[in-house]
Amino acid sequence: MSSATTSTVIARPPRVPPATGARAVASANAVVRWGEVLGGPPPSRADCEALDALASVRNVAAGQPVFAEGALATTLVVLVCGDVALGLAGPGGAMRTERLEHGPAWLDASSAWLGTAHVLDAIALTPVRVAELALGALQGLLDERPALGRRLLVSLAREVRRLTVHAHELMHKDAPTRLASWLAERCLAEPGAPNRAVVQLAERKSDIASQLGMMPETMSRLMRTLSDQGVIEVEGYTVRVLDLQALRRLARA
Amino acid sequence: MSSATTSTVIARPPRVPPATGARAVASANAVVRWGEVLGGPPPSRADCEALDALASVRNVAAGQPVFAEGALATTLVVLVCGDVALGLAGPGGAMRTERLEHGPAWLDASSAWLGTAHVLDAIALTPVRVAELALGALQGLLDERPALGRRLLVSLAREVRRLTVHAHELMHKDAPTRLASWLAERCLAEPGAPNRAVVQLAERKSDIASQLGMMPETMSRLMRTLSDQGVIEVEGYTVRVLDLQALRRLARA
DNA sequence: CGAACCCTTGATACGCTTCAACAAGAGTGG
DNA sequence: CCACTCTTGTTGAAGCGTATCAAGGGTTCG
Repeated sequence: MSSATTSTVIARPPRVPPATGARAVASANAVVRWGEVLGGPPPSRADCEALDALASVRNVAAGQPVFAEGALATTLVVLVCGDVALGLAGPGGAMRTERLEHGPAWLDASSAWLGTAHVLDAIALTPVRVAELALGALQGLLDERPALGRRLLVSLAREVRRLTVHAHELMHKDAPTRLASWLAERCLAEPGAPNRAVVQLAERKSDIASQLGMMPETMSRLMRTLSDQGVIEVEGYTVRVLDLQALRRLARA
Repeated sequence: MSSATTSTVIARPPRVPPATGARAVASANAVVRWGEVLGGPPPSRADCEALDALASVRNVAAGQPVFAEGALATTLVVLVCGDVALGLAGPGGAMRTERLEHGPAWLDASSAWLGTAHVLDAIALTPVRVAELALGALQGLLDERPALGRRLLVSLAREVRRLTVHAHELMHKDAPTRLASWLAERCLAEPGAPNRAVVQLAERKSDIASQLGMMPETMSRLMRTLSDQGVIEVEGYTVRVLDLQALRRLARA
């Protein structure tokens, strides 16, 4: 219903928070890191080579679509490197981000199995490298290598759990709770101080708000409230958690 | 965090709308109908027998939990017959239904693959028969029968798509739109009248509201609004759609 | 410098929940 | 059979939470 445009530029790509440094190195690396895509224990070298043989790799410029909602999915899509926003593009070219993937990760591992169209639009935020696995060839590979099929099952199971929790939070948690939960989820524990932590925001705050199902204004106010309460301290894209216990308590309710 | 109670009765099971008739027959049938669980084309007879050999079947009385949030999942859980509510049980024994399965269907096909706990509580609404597939044995079976693994992949892919759409609607659609979308989704087309349809509610309205992420009062008001507009006509658990086109329009926005 | 982008803050509107009361139907026991 | 209870659905009034609209400041980039 919205896949009319072919491959036009979606205006200039949005500004992105400063990279964490390690990512520039990753971008230079051309091979697909299947271990990180599949998750769990590192796959065997033979499996990786078999997948590499199947994968058809292409580059997408920043601001360009990787795939569009409504387009028939014939391949499993992997993001090799770069950042991609998944969501539904409105008529004005505006994108409401529902998920943001970066580094090696699945972009759509499910639509192809159903033989249906993609449910979301995917737009590159940075220059991006994408690998695609044709469904037919992949099925043949899975017959030879059952271990790979199991890895794929686990990947989808992870996705199901993520989405189940997400849907639950959207239904039954209010905006402050969702934000606290989101922050608590990506706290990096500090060795010396068990009640403190740091969260580096790798995306624009408005994108985070979009993923949490709230307006950027609302999120800004909630961040202000949290820092007024002394729970966090915000400085640009760095959030210092001053009272991790309190944050977890807010995330629970 | 909430799996303290062992297997206590959750008070009396809630009242359920009148069955559609065909279901009583289904309950008498003891075998697992794998075709309906897996979806798509009917699986081979050999596959079905292999699954039956693996399945450990048990009965659960109405009102009793099938599994609990927080309990380690070691098996894939299939609902053979009966109705089960999936959601999160509050401290007061009250259940906020997030999904309601009936007839042959998966209850949880993902948690076991992750080796983690169930994310939701499952409580039988009617007398229920459940089949469980131990993960270890199933993996052995999948090595022998790759076709089964593919069927499982497709099942999980279907679940991913369902949840993706659901999360999208919760984020970006308001309550009237979600209700219209829900109704339009389960319209049975009437042969003679292309713009009319009938929806038989198989669940309590409050359960439908819960699945749509709104309060029962809100849903009641919205149903009233729709019938005031002449879009639908409500009589108990029967909803007659008088203007299918209008309903679809309301569901889109 | 101006332009574009992003975040923030304030004022206001509105959707939905909450609380409370009531009607209708189903099951129960005298 | 009727009185009684329990459950569900409906309706009303009030309040909270979040979206919306509008404006301003900080930063980056051409």
